[in-house]
Amino acid sequence: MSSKSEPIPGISDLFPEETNQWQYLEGNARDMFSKYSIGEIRTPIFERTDVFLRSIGDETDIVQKEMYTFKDRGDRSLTLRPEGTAGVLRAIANKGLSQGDEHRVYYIGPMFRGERPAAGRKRQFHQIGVEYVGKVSPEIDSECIILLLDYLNSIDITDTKLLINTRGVSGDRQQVSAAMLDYYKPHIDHMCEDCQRRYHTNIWRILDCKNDDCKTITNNAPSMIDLISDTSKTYFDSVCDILNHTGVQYEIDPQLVRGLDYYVHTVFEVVSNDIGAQDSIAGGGRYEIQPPGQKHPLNGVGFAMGVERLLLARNANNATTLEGINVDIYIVSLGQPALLKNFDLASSLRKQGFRVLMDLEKRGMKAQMRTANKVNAKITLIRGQSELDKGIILLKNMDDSSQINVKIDELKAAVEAIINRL
RNA sequence: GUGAUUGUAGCUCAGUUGGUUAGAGCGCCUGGUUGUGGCCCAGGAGGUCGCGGGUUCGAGACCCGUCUUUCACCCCA
Repeated sequence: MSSKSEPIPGISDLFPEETNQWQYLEGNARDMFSKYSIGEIRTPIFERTDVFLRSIGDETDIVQKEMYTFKDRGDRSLTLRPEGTAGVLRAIANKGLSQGDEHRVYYIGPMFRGERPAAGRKRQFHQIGVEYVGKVSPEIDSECIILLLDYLNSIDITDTKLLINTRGVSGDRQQVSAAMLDYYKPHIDHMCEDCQRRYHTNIWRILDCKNDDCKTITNNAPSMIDLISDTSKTYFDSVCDILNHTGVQYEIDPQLVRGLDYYVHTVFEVVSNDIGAQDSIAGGGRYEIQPPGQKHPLNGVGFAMGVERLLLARNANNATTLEGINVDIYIVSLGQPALLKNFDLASSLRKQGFRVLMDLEKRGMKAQMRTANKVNAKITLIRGQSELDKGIILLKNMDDSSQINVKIDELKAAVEAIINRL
């Protein structure tokens, strides 16, 4: 409820009903990635601030207004990671990657951005991401996209659209920017405040402005594909060819530029209509990042998916519901001697692989039975003094209410007979 | 950061033009005769009405502030 025990805004606690679903998404991701021979990397939650400044770009919104930055006791500026790629690349550069070699890794974990929370947007949110680092080719970009779709498919997220575009190589930047500045110059006074600012700070971002007037102007802007160099164009064409060949449905969105400066060549995004205003559930592209202290930039391609948004999309798609934590056997104890014996019984049943819950409160029979029913136990085992005396145990099938006496050494077979039938 | 919106029992919510001991449903606990669940019945526990000020004889209701929720903008996953 509303009080001091609430977490600060935009972050939330997850209880078993939810972690259950998270584990399903994460487990599927691990399985899928292993099929592509991609292993997990775990990098720190926080890094020196310049790790992010350098790679994400200091004109980006993330760097300008969304990072959680603080000083440590050594007066170093540190930042809670706002995304995964910069840290992963820093780690790979630090470990060393010999020329012509490639690292393929995935990561799963929390990211932090100081934004106002809304549907599908948290201040601590979680991403599952993949990076192919070290080599450059349209084939690699394509496999990366195929992997992403393969995964989404495996978790029943199918009602989505893949958008792709290219930003050309970094060498194209100058001429593209020049052409755009040229084009917008006569219009800029009629555009929104944000675009007027972007005109000077980051002209590319004008392309995905949502303002209607700006959109109209942008619609007639020279297309990225016409501005980039021939080699960039050929590269992008190859990506499209491979996607066509493999039957991947996509849409080229000339306005898709994405908000991080490190992207080059292919950029892509998977969007969904039914998760609120934040429609992007995954995004990524090819990048060129030079971590602090490195002489040369590293090339890679990758994507990140927002776990919270995947969940929204899954629920909107009426994906298969998941089983919660179930109880196979509930043990009812009547009297202290029986309770003591039942501790042993519970542990031996657990060793046999059953999910066992027992009453530890010495309550009345009725109360214990009510709990057995509430937790949806398949079987209830009842043992009190008279069962102890006779060396038996009562086994009740909660499904049909039938009840039998069994000897301890026949218990396993009797329990299995019921559980296997259900 | 801007705009709107929310805050009453564990949960979902009522609470009339400000007026006595703040309610319901669900959930929880205990019973409904010896040691047996679900349905039903009875009883019970549980609330500084987000927090702080103010107006008033009197405030859960009105005013101000603050925090929080949700949503949109911005931007991104």
